[in-house]
Amino acid sequence: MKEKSKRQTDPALAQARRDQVLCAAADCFRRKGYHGAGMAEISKTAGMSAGHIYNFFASKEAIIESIIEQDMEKVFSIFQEYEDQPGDLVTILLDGLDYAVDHHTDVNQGALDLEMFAEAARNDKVAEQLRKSDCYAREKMRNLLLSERSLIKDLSATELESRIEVMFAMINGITLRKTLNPHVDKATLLLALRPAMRVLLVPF
Amino acid sequence: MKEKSKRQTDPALAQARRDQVLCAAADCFRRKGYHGAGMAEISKTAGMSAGHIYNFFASKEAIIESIIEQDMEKVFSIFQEYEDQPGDLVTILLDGLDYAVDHHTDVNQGALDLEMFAEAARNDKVAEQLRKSDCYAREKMRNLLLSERSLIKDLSATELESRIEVMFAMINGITLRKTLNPHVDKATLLLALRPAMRVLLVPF
Amino acid sequence: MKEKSKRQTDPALAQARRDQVLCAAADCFRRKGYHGAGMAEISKTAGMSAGHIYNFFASKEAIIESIIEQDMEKVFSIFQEYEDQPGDLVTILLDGLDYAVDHHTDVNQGALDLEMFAEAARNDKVAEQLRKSDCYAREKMRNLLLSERSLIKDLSATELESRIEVMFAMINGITLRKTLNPHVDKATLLLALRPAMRVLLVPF
Amino acid sequence: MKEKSKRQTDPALAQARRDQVLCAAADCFRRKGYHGAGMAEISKTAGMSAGHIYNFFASKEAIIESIIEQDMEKVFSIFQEYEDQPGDLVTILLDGLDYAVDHHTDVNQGALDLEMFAEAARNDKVAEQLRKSDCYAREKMRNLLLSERSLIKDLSATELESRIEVMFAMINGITLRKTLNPHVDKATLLLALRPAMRVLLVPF
DNA sequence: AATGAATGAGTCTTCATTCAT
DNA sequence: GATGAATGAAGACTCATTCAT
Repeated sequence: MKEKSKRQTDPALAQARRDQVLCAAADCFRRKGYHGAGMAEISKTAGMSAGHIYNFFASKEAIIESIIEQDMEKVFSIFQEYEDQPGDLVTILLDGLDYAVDHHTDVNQGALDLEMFAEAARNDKVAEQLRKSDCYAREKMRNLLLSERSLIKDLSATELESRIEVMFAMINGITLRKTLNPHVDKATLLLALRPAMRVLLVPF
Repeated sequence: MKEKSKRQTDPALAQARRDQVLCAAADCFRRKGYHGAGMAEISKTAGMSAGHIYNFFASKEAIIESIIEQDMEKVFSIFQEYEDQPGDLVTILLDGLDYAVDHHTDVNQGALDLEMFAEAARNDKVAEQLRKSDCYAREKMRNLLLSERSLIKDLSATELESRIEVMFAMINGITLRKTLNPHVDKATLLLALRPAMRVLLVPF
Repeated sequence: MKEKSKRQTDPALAQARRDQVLCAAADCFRRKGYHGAGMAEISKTAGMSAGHIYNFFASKEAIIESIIEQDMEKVFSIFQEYEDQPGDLVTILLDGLDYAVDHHTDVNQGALDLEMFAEAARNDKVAEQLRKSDCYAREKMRNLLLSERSLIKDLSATELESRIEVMFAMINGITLRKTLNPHVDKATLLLALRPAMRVLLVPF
Repeated sequence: MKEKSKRQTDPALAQARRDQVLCAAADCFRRKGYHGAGMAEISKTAGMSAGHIYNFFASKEAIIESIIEQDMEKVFSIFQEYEDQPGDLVTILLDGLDYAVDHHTDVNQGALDLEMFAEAARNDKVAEQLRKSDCYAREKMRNLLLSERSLIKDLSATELESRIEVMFAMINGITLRKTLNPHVDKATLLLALRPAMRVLLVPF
């Protein structure tokens, strides 16, 4: 038997604990906001003592930074998929909308995103992280739209930037829409979202 | 006899004081966020004692609610202008974009909006207010788009709703864009924003 | 009547409050030590809420610094008295021993001094303050011993420094003696202290 | 059969472990103070886990008590040396000053002593220990000064006590001097210390 | 009307100590 | 013996809110 549990210090366990905290914190932040959620509540949600959390994270701030980092990685992987996927770019991106709307209309994820944005407005480190992530995303998008298979690969830098900004504004805006109008559903959104997005992916 | 002074409870003065507080609070919230700004700072900015503020507002929460109410009224007046303005609707609305982008790229206003959104995620009363305001805005927009001078007045309710949601997403999304990419400027944004918006104002 | 109380903001009251805190803190530090005494206990002793103390002192550390400052001023005034007093220097200083022993055998004062010394070993700001005070005291002593009326005014700088150090060591050492042997009394101490001190005030 | 290992509870090893902890703790207390040094740091310095320390010491307090005990033993041995040494007592003791100043101007040792004194002010058990040690030291000194080879063997009990107190005050005071004036050096101190001490070892 | 002194509940964080392994 | 994960009771400090004046 290749059982090797009972190792005194199990690094996998530590990682699991860390994730527990991250999950619990995300959950609490969603419900109460970053400032509204106390370490006491987070620790209870995570199923461990408040003090123990500090074995994994230096501070409450470090927790939200870790959460943001996780999010960044998700964004990275999404763009990677776009790049790797063969076929017509317009189609790929418009199909991608489906997933994007799913993600941004997830009321839980949205609340967390909003929390991060609001925190960015007053916490420079968080702002920096978010901007780095966004910068990366814009760069990836730009590369995609400048590739051979793009219909707008000949656009001026400014025109391209503008389109990317508006595309991102639309996508991010959906998060706000879900907050302001929780009744709106994905299918309805896509009805107009797709044409609006398409117009940005082809020459005017 | 001494004139004018010592009149007890001058309602005009009271209103002026209230506005002072509202202004000061909005200013502080912009700079520090709702939780970051303390009553001490607000009172100093407002030029009155912390205790006195409680003669006008029941709590800190009541202050942000009042600020939101003010915002709502501004939104109302904007739609009123659209309604009253003669001429082609597409042109009116696209021209309106100019002002909207101005407003939403004002980094200070944006920070305040974000603060309100985040607060909505954890404060039901604030959420309710914001949603009511948004509901009203959507209704006004719907009426506008259903009026005789609209090119899409024959759209189905769902199609119309979808377009309104996406338009609003775009506009609100700009606030987030400004937070994530402070370098972006109004002119650049309008380059792609106008075509994307136009496509939503005419039949596909 | 020249009553002018009822002034809204009374600066004298504030000072009184500050002193209350200082007294209470000194008391608590004596009994429990700097780290052993909590703000809760200090505030209770001072007869005010813990939060209110922070209207007078930025931190717990600022409190002990203030206490040290008070002590420094007392030291200053003592040396001033020595300087101002006419007559034979040896007599003046030996008579001064009486007061010094009183002060240093006050078990309460001693405990506080010890607390400050210990804190100095780990808190640079406190150490700096204490050293500055000590440096001033040594300078004053040097001036006294170099004045015309001194019997050892012709000593070399090093010899003078040595004597001052030893005199101060004796005086400060009494604080420790009182801690280690609380039974020892002033009269007994003076029996040997005076001759030992005299030998340092005259040429060998 | 495997030799020597797995012997349960090797008392020599245990003692070595205990000493390790004592050394590490003394080191940490010197650098950070009793309250400033955490068990985590002590355990790391000692090269063992925090939990394991509790197999040797019931508490952090027990550690400092053990350290004090060690110190006491050192004091004992010093006095033993004085007793055993043949020759003139005044000479022996004045020569002993050399070592004493060395010890008390060791800035690290001094910090630890101060820490113990301060702790004594708030921890009765520590105070008791320190006093017991001091009492023993005074007794030894008294015996020395009452022995045949002493020049002051005919002094009254009170006079003798006084002299001992002042001698000890001087020696202990040096620790404080080093804290307040780190620049002072041994040679300079001895210049005045020796004559002051001598006067206490001979009839006035 | 207006002040600001005063409160105290609540915050994040630290750390001596315990215990399952 | 030995570990270090885990605890939880403090700790200093903040801040919205109240109230005597």
